[in-house]
Amino acid sequence: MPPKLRDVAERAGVSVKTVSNVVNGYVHVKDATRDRVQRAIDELGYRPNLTARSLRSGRSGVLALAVPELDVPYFAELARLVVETAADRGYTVVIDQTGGGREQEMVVLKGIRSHFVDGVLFSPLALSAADLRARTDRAPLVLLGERAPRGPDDHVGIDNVRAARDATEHLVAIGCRRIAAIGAQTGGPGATARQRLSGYRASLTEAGLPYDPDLVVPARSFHRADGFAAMAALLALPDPPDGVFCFNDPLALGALRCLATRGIRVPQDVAVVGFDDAEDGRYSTPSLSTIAPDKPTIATTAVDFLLARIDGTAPTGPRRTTAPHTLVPRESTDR
Amino acid sequence: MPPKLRDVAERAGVSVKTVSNVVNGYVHVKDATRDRVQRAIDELGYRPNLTARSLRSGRSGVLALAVPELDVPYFAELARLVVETAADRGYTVVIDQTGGGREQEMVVLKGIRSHFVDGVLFSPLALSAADLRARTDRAPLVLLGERAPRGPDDHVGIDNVRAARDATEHLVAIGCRRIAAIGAQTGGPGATARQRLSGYRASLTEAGLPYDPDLVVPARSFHRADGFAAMAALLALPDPPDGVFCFNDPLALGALRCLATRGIRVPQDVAVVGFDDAEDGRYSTPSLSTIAPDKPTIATTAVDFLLARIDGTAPTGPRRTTAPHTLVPRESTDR
DNA sequence: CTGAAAGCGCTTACAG
DNA sequence: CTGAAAGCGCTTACAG
Repeated sequence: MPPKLRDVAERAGVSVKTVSNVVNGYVHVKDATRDRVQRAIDELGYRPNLTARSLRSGRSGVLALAVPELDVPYFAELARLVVETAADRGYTVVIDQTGGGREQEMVVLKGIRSHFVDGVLFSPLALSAADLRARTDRAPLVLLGERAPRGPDDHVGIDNVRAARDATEHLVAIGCRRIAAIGAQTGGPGATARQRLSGYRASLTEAGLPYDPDLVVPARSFHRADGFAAMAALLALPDPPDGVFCFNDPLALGALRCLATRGIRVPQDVAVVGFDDAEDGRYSTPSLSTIAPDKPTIATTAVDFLLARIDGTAPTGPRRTTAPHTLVPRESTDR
Repeated sequence: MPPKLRDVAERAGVSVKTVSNVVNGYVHVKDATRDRVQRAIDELGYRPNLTARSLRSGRSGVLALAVPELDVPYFAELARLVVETAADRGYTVVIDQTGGGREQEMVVLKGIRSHFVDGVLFSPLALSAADLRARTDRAPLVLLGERAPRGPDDHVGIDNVRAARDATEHLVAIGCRRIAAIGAQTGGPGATARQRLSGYRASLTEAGLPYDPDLVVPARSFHRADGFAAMAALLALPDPPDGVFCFNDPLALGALRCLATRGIRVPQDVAVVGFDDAEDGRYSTPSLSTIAPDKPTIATTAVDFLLARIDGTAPTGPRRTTAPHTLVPRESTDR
């Protein structure tokens, strides 16, 4: 049996309350008492039982982070940053992989684990605004990624429409005239993809370029294999594109690979822009131009929003932050 | 206040014990009683308080996975597989990032959170065998990755020496005669790097090739940037290599990028092999030959070892498994 | 098959 | 500044 508060109290000759005060850094303890208690703690190797503390105090010191997939670079980086930020604030993070499906995401929303965590950071892919509004679980929640219009929850994201315009405008600026988009998701929610698509269209309009539905290729998921397949479909067109905007970096890296296998030169024949600024794209050949969301800001803001909800120091209404993004031009559009 | 067992019991007109029996799927409950209880649960929206359950039962249903970094592809994939496997078995996973430093790893070893998790899956980078043996925390532990010779703990890994030989032999087989190694870590523990280095040397000896210390480049960490820098150093040699074995895929992708920027052809001028079979290497240009550890087997075995320890169904002594690996030849050695 | 009661290890008013 | 006691919401022998 590991030692408990009571054992420490007996050894130090004080009450459990005093030990508890020492353990929790309560200030009004005489130095002599504190020393005596601390010595007993050290001698016994006492460590507080976090479960009991949590049951009694109603706080676990654990946050949940729910993301679609850990091995999509963007989510892996986000997870790292969230875990680091939370650790700075004295919190542990439980990671939940939803797979991006609605069913799994509803499980998160219903708070199956909410008795156990103090709050939830959630990056949903398939949920609708109605799903979010219908939530009954009362654990504090902060949404990442998609913009939930008029949703009831705190939210941290970027301006996807603006970012997609920036990416497309960049292709226009270097002389592309037939610009394709890879990653559209029309059926279902997929707010992110929809916003990026609408930014793409806005940019075409602005540039006086026609919108050609043939150049918009949907993707089931956002992996390299999907980007490869989409690029292959575009190349099979009678009039293939001279520029491609991919809705994330893995799609773009898959597209690059497809172009390489066909012997098509990037950026001379086809220019490519991705989205997310994954480390991969900095070392690919050619290196990948991309939209870089400010991930540290996203992670820090989200964690701090959540902790403020948990502490009750947050304002009543939902808080929303749009983190900045930047276009990072690299070789894949260098012409 | 969320409803508790007692509220459900009152509503259903039974004792809390009976509700508990229903909630926990205990079989000897009359169907009529079960239905009545279930209805009360549904009406109240009752969900068990996991913290209380855990305090009472001594089980939390939570496993910890401690890895150096989530955004190293190998660990991200491993994390995904571990989380999936654990979920299958009814467990949640807390992820701990150690950064790979000894201090942080000692924190894991000391079990700061062990009151809170049922067991720990740990992939250490900096710990020595002595550190491991000195551990006093009694939470079940399964080690991943390094081989801890005669350690007291369960362990799941691959044969790093053999795998490194396979990689190097492959380079020999395609005609390389000056083969470099990137990723050596001489000072400190770094068992993995040491094993891969020793496999590399064994293979050279076997092939009758001289060992040239100039061709062995250390790497502080195992990221693309390190691979890039190491390759640059190799190219500055008076007699640069014609083949490179990198101790992981990010190192190899960094090396590829360096070669591309110098206009050196891969595999014609320099052939490159990596290690881990990250998805990145399947879509790089050229695609990356690599050693593919059987990651699903590693994750499944590790989780099952741990659960057996937790259940007490494991044998007394340490269990060790060496998961298979395969060499995957791709364009970077296709000549 | 079901009930009454103790207790997991803490924290927190309440006293003093 | 410190102590005695209640209670967080469960599970689990112990009875019946």
